Amino acid sequence: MPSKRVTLADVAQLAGLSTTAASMILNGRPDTRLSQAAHDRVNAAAQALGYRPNVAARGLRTAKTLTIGFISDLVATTRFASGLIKGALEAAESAGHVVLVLETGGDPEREAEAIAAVLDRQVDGIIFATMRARELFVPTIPSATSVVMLNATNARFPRSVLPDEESGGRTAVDLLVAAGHRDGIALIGQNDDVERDLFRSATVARRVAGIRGAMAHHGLEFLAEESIWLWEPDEGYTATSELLRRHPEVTALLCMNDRLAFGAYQALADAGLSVPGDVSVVSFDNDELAAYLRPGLTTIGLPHEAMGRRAVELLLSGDDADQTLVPMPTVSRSSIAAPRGT
Amino acid sequence: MPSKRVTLADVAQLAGLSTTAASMILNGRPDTRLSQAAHDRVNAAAQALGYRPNVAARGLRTAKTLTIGFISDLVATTRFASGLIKGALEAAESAGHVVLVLETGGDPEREAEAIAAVLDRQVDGIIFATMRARELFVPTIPSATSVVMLNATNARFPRSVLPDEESGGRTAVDLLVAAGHRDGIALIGQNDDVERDLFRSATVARRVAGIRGAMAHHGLEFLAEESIWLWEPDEGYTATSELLRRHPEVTALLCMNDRLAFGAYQALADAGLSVPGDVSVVSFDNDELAAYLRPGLTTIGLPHEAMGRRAVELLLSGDDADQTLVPMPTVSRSSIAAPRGT
DNA sequence: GGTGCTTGCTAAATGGGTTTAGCAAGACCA
DNA sequence: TGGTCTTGCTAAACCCATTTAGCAAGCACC
Repeated sequence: MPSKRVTLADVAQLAGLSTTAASMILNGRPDTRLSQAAHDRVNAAAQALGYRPNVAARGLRTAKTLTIGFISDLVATTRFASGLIKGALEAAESAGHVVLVLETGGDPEREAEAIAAVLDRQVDGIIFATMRARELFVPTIPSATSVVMLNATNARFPRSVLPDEESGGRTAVDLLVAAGHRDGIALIGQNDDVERDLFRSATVARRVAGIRGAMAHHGLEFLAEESIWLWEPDEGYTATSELLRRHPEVTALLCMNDRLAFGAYQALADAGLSVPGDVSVVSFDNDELAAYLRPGLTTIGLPHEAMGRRAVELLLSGDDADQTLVPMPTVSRSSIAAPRGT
Repeated sequence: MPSKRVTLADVAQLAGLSTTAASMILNGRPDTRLSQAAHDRVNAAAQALGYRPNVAARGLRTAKTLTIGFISDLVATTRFASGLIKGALEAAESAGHVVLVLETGGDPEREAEAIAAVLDRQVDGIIFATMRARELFVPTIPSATSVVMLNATNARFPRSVLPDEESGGRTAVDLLVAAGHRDGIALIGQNDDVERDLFRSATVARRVAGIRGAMAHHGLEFLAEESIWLWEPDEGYTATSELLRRHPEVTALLCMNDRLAFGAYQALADAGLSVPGDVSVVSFDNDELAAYLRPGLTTIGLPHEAMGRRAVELLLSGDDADQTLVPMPTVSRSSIAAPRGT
């Protein structure tokens, strides 16, 4: 086992040339006047020794480390983040980069420390990912360092990648309307009269805007709107049960996320109603859950991986497109049908 | 904005000392004979300038980068990995380290490339995580680099962290037996007569061993064993429906994972049976799913985060405990009760 | 024979730190 | 007075690459 790493000096020595020559040849510098023979000898030597440059050493000189810092508030807690990371990892890999992943839990102190930690390691750029768009406290970052906000925004860093919630919202409504639903649609999870929340923030606001825009465009109004603070199955169950009591004529449920829809499924089953025969359901996120439900839940997916990929591409490309909106895919399963009696 | 980073030379200059002195003082070298005054001046200068050492530069000399490579076959595809990563991130953070996360998709070529990539960056150690224990192809790694296998094993690297599946398996059986179940227990997902699989591998084999050991210990036999190749809800649904037809006297279901249990719930509901009134259910993994089900599913959890943490601790501690088994937590919800008529 | 231009290559500086070897001044000792 | 220690500090080498500046040889040309 070769316990010592092969260095450029080793390559140069084997090729009978200086490290300068070896460096220039291996980096393919164009204007050099080194002979073809020199090129051949160096390449052969590098090949023979299995030479790989020490990135840290190179970075010291070039200030390029082929490394990206990915700082997020939550990694595993939500299913959201891992998709972002996966996408980022893929894009980074195809660009020959590598990703330093840090988690801060949203704590400003840990955030500051995380930024310092990646800066200490000379990363080429930083991606800040959050679960909810918010003004992230970001300590002074050398202006040379490029930054992309992922599923987040920040006044100082205009480059950001977000899901195209508005058209996602429109699509959900369009799906129901196309199936023939008009006056029997209920919204589960949102009621503008009641809610003014910061927590759900920018992206959810856009989702709602898309939904309302599409309803208005079709000249429709919701049969009912159930405000729900916490978008979890239990809450979806309760709200839907309540809704069914008050509005048995409902024909379709537009749920703000899949977990609410899961609760709605249970409430519908308890009420002896079938999906989609009696009631159609559509929701958002494309949680793992959505595929497990019977019948499969049609949902407007959050394009996590695509967003992660896009963020890295943006970071490395260096062009400064302000906001990138990534389209939300429609995942069609079997939870939408024409309303009864049509 | 200070566009240039503060270097050790800056600190030394401000303190009126050499970089040597500054370095020694900031690193708290014990045997040095520098005066108290010198210590004070350097510390004050470092503080005033907000000095942080360049890790890459330091690593060049010391071969320590405070960075760990985390190479896994799958990051986002399974819910498994993100817990491992989160745990690893936490433990790394408290040890002042940072984690380079790479994904290989299980492709040997990408694996080799990933290893090279982290080695190029002089990581202090590497954690290999896989979803299924297997012999991982690992190209020559400098013997100095320490390696820990996470949820995996490898002949060349004895240090590994695994869930304690065997006692987890025992616990699941004990839970049912303690509730009073004896002859009405069915196993969903596994049948030794039928299965000899490599894919599910070592850890699942241990889970099964624990289950069978506990059954034998209590002098019991399964009412039935449903072999299932793919542990997904649909398959669980089918197998359970089938089981109910053949063995209506079943009192408890021991499912190999939560997704199977989810399918079983649906089959039980379709058959008009209630959980846990008519049939008790227990399973493994503590999927996010398990909390959403009604009633909540009692399950033996996979201790992802603890495993990730343990792997990092092992890596950094340097002691060579062979295999670390991390206990699987019992997550008690409401799916187990005494059998009917007791 | 001197000047200038290529061609082919290398010495040395650089990046930011750590570490080894050793210097200078004062104290102690005989 | 000279030798040895101790104290307090620094010069310089080193880690591994990149990059700048420039050398030496060969050739052309007047």
